[in-house]
Amino acid sequence: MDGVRAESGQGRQRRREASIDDVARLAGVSGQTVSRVANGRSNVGAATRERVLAAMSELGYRPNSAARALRSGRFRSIGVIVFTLHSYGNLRTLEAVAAAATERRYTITLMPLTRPTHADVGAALDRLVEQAVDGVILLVESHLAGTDGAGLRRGIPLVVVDSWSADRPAVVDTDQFTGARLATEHLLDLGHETVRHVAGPRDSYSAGLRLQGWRDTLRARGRPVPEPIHGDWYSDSGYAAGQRLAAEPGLTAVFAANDQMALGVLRALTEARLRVPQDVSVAGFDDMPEARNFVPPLTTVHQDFTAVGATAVHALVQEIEGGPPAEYKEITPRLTVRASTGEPAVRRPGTSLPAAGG
Amino acid sequence: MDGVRAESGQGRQRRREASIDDVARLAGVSGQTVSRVANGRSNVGAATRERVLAAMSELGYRPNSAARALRSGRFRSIGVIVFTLHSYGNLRTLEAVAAAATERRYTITLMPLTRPTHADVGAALDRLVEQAVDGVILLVESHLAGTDGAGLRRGIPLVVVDSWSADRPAVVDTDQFTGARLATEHLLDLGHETVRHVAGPRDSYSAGLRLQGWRDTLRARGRPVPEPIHGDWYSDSGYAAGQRLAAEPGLTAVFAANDQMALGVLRALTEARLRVPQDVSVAGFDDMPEARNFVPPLTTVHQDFTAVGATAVHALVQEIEGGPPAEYKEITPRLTVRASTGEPAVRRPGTSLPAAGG
DNA sequence: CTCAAGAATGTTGACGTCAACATCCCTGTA
DNA sequence: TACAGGGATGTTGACGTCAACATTCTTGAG
Repeated sequence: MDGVRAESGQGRQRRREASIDDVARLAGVSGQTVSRVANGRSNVGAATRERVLAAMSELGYRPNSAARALRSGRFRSIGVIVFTLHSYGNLRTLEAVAAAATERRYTITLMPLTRPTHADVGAALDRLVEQAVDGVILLVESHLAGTDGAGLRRGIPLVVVDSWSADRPAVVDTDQFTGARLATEHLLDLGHETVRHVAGPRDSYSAGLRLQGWRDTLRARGRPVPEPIHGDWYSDSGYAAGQRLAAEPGLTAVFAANDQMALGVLRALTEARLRVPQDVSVAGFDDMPEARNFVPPLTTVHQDFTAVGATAVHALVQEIEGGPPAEYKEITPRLTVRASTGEPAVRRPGTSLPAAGG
Repeated sequence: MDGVRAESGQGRQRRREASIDDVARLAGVSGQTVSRVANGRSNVGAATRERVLAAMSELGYRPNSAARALRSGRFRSIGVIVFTLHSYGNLRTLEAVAAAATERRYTITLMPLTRPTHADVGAALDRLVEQAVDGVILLVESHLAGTDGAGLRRGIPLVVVDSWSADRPAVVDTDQFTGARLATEHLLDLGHETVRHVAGPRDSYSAGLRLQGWRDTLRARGRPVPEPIHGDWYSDSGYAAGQRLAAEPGLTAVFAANDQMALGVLRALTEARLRVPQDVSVAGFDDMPEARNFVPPLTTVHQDFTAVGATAVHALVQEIEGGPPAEYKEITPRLTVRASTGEPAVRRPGTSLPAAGG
C-alpha cells in the first residue's frame, strides 16, 4: 500500500525497518543465508557473505529482537527491581550491575518501586516476567517483614542483593557484619571506651547486620553496649541522632551505619560545638566519594560495589544460561581511615558513660 | 555438565509459559476470544469472559511481550542512555524518568556508557534500536564537542535532557541560566561586591549555562567578573578550587556550579580557618538532600528533577504515539536559602551577623 | 413467521527469525 | 564415468499475538 496518508515526507509513520527478507531480496539470496551471515555462521560462501553484508549495510538492517526473542524464548535482558536510588549503595550497585550486564551483552530493564512492600515487589516481578527478561536482580534492601520470599518465585532466575534471608534464592552482598566490626574495632583500638551506633532502619537487612557487627564487637571486648539510635539512612535522621548524642556527657565515638547519616551526625556535633575528632570521633559506612570531603574527611568502611554488581550479574547469567543456581557470595569490605577518627581526649576524672538504654 | 539432568522435581527446565492457545483450550474457546479478554475488549459474553479469566489464572497466563512486540511493532519500552549516575542531577533525573515511564506502563531499558563520546552514544543508540525500544532519552550532559548531533538520528523518537543544542531534537532541561542568576543575585543582594564561580567542566552544556547566568548577572550589575575556576562536578575538584580561593584576599562569596563541588569548597574554606558564612558565603546548585546537612547547611538552587523527568517522558511518549515532536521545554528552578550565605563581614558598623549554629 | 441487524465467537494469516530438513553442485576416488 | 561425501544454499514451519474477515446466534420489527 502506498501508505495511508501522504502528509509531508516526515518519517512520522513508523517506517518498517528492513527485515531479513529485504536484505535477502537485495542480495539475491534466501532469508536463511542472511540469517546465517547475521549470526556469523561459517557455512556461507565468501562471495555470498560479502554480498549479504553489503546489502545489510545499504538497508541499515538490524535484527529484530522481538522476533528473535519470540523464536528463541530468550531476551538477553535482565530486570532490576530497585526501590530507591537515594541510598548511595543501591545507586552504585545498580551502576555496577548495568556495566557488568552490558559487558555481557545483556540489557537492563529497570523497574522502580514506589513502596518497598512485598506486594509491590511481586507486582514488579510480574511485570518483568511479562515484559520479557531472562532473570531478575532484586535490589530492595529490606526484610520485607513477615515474608519468607517464597511468594517471589516466578520460575525465572532471581538474584537478591543486599537483602533478606529465609528461602533466599542466590544472594550477593557485602560482608556487612565484618565491615561494622572493622569500624568498631578501629574506634576501640584508638582508645575509646565504647562506641555509639546510629543504625539504619529496623526493617533493613544490612542495617541489622551492621548493628550486629557493632554490638558483637563491643561484647567480645567486654565493653558496655549502649542503646543504638535508629535512623532511616538519610542525613536528616543522622542529624537528629547527632543532636541527641551531642547532649550526652561522655560521648567520644560514634559509628553511623552509612555515610549519609554520618554527615548529619557531623553537623549536629559541630553545631553543638563538639570538635571532630578531638572531642568525638565519627565513622561511617559506604565510602561515598563525598565522604573524602566532609568536614572533617570521614573514616568509613569502603564497599566494593563494583564487585557486588559484577558478582550478581555473573551469578544470574550463569543461572540463565543453564548453570546451577549460584550460592551465597560475600564481598569483603575494608576500612578507610581519615581525619574524623582519633584518640579520645584525655578523660576528665569522674566522667562516666551513660547507661545503656538510658 | 551432565547436560539433560533429572535432578529433583525442581522446575529447572524453562517450562514453556502458558500461551493464549493453552488458555483457549482450557476455557473451550478460540484463541482470539482469549486475546479479546486479555485486552479488555467489550465484545465478549459475560459467561465466556469468566471462563477465560478463570483459565488464565489457573494457568498463570501472561501475554508474551515478544510476540506482541513482533506483531505490533511497539515495545512499550523507553531506552535511557546515561553516562554516570555519580552526578546527582543525572541520578535524580533517571529516577524521575523511570517513575514517569512506569506510570505510563512503559518499561525502562538502561544503557550505561563507559565514555561520553559521540561514538559511544551512537553505539548505545544502535544497541537500543536493535534491542527494541520505542524511543530514547539521552541523559548525557556534555556538548559531545565537535558534533552537531545529526549523526544521532536513528529514525526513532529521541529526547535529550540537559545537553547540547545544534540540530537538537526535543529537549527538556532545567532553566540553568535563571538558576545561576538567582544564586548570584542572592549573594549580591546580601552586599557582596562580587562572586567567585566554581564552574563545571568546560564541555558541559549545563555548566556553560550556569557560568553564563553567573557572568551575565555580574555584568548586568556592573560588578567585576573574576575568572571562573573549572571543576569536574565532583567534590574533590571543589576542594581543590576551594583551596585556591581560600588563598585569595578579599574573597567573600563563592557560587559553585553544583552541591558536590560546594561541599569541597566548604571543606577547603574550613580547613583554611575561614568561617562560613561570616567570612565567606557559599552557594551551590542542585539542592541534593545532603545539602541540608552540610556544615553549614547550604544555600542552593533547587532543581525540580521530577518535573524534568516527567516532562521528558511525556514528550517522548507523545512522539512515540504519533504526536508531533515536542519542542524545547524548560523547568524553572528556585533558590533555597540556608545558613551558608550571609552578609559580608565588617561592611558597615552596626551590622550584626547571624549567629549560625550556635 | 421472515429477515435484517448486530452481537458473540471462530478462522486465517502475517509480523521476523532461525532450526530442521531438503536440494544442489562440486570434488575426488574407484 | 559413476557416485559418495560434503559444503553451500534454499524451503518450510513454528514461536504467540491479534487485525481482518467469516460465521453463527439472538433479537425484534414488520
